[in-house]
Amino acid sequence: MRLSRYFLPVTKETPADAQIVSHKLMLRAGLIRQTAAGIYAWLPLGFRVLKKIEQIVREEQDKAGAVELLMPTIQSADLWRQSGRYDAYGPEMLRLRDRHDREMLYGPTNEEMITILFRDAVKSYRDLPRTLYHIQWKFRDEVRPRFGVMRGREFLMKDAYSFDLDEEGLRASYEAMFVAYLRTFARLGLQAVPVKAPTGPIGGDLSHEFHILAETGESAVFYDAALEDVSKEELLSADASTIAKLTGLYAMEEEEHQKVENCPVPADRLRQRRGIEVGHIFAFGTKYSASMGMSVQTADGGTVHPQMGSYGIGVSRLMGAIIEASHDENGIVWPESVAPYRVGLINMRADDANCTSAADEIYRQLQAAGVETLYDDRDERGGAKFATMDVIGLPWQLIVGPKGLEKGVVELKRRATGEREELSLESAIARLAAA
RNA sequence: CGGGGAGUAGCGCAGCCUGGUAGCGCAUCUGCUUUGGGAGCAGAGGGUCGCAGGUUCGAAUCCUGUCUCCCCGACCA
Repeated sequence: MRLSRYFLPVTKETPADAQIVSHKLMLRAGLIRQTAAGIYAWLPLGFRVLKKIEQIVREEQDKAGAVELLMPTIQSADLWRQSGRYDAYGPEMLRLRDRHDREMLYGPTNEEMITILFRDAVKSYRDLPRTLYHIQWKFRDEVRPRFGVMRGREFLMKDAYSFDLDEEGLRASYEAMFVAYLRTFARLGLQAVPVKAPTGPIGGDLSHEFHILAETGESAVFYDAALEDVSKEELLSADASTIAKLTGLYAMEEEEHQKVENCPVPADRLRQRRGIEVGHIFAFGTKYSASMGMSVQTADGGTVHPQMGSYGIGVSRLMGAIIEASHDENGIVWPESVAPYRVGLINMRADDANCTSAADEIYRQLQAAGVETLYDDRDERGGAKFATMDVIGLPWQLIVGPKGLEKGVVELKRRATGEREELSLESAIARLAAA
C-alpha cells in the first residue's frame, strides 16, 4: 500500500481522553477513533490488525475441532425470556424496540441463541459432542467504559459453546479449548497466565481466566514464578499434560488470593503482577440445556440434557493487550504475527527521480514476493517518515535513499531492537520475503 | 450508580474569576529555501465558544436547565 493513497491519520500529540499507553498509541498510530463512549471506529491500519488477531483465533478454534458459524447481533427478548435472563441481566443489556414495538436487544453474549439453534436441530447422542463458535460484535452497556478498546461497550468477541453427553465429555471439550487458548496467546506473542476462576453457584473446578501480564492490567494476579518458565514452544505444542502442569501451579486473582489462608507458594516464588483478562472459559453443565428444554436421546433410549461450556476471547481487547505488552517510547512494536504490514518501505527522497524509481522497483518486487508492504512514497522529510513508521510499529523498515544507492545498498532496520544493517537490494528483499 | 472534572478551529490548550464581539501551539493550504531521525522564513484558510432558556445595552465569560465526554470506586471478554 502506498502511503500517499492510504488513510492513516497519525498524530504527534496525544488526545486528552486517552489515559493508558495502548489507548494513546492506538489513537496516535491512526488505528482507531472514538465515536461515542466505549464505541470505536476501526481505521484501515487498526482494522488490518483486528483481522489478523481474529484469524489466529479462528485457526486455533478450527484446529481444536470447533465449528464456525455466525449468529446475529440483534436478538429477540422472547429468546432471553426462555432462559429467564431477560429480567436478570440488568441495565448492561442494551434493549430496543422495532417498528412493531417488539422488544429486541443487542446481544451481550449468545448462550440462549446457540442453545435453541442446537436444540432444534439435534436430538441424538450421535450428534455429540460438538463445539460451535462465532466471532461477532457484542454490546454491553458498561457503567464506565474506559481504557480504549480494552473496556469498550461494543467489542469483538470470539465465543464458543460446547455440547457433551456427560461430564467426562465436557471436561474433554474444556481441555481442548484450554489448549487452543494457550496456543492462541502464544502465537500472538503474549504471555498468558491461566488463573482459576470462581465458578459461582454452578460449582466445579472448570473455570479459568487467561490474563496477559501488563502493568496497566485491571486486576492483580498472584502466581507461582514457575509459570514464567513455560516456553513458547511448550505452549504451542500444549496437550493435556501441559494443562495438568499449568493448572497445578498456583495462580489467583487478588480477591481469591486473599481468601487463601495458607498460600502454597513460598514467598520467594510468589509473583504479584497486573493482568488483563483476555479470555474466560467455563463449564456450566446443564444450566441452559435444562432451562431451555434441550435434550438428546441416549443409546439406551433415555434422554439427557447436554453438558455445556462456553469459552470467550476478547478479540478487540487483545489488540490493546498486545500493545500494552509490546511498545517502547517511540510507539507500538507489533509482534510479527499481527503486524498490519511486515515492512515499511521508506523512500527518503521522493523528489529525486533515481531514488524514487529505485524505491518503486523495490516496492514492486516486495509485492511480487508477497511481502506485505506499506510504502511511504510521500514527499516528506525523512524524520517525519521515521517517526510515522516508529509509531505504527511495523517489524521492519527498509530505507531507500540516495546515499545508500550510491553504494548500491539499502538499509534494513528492525523495529523491536533498532538494529540497522546495510544490504544489497537483492538480499534485503530475500530477507524480507523469508518467513 | 455514587463522587470528581471537562466541553472554545482537525488535535492540545489559554481566555471565564473582574461581561465589551475570540487567541496561542501543532496540523492544514500557498510560495521560497530545504531534505539520512517529527525543517526554516513569509503569507493564508478554518470557530453557531456543546445545546436551550434567562439576566444585560451587550454573554465564551454571570444564572438555570439539558446533553456529551473524561477520571476515581463497585461489575465484566
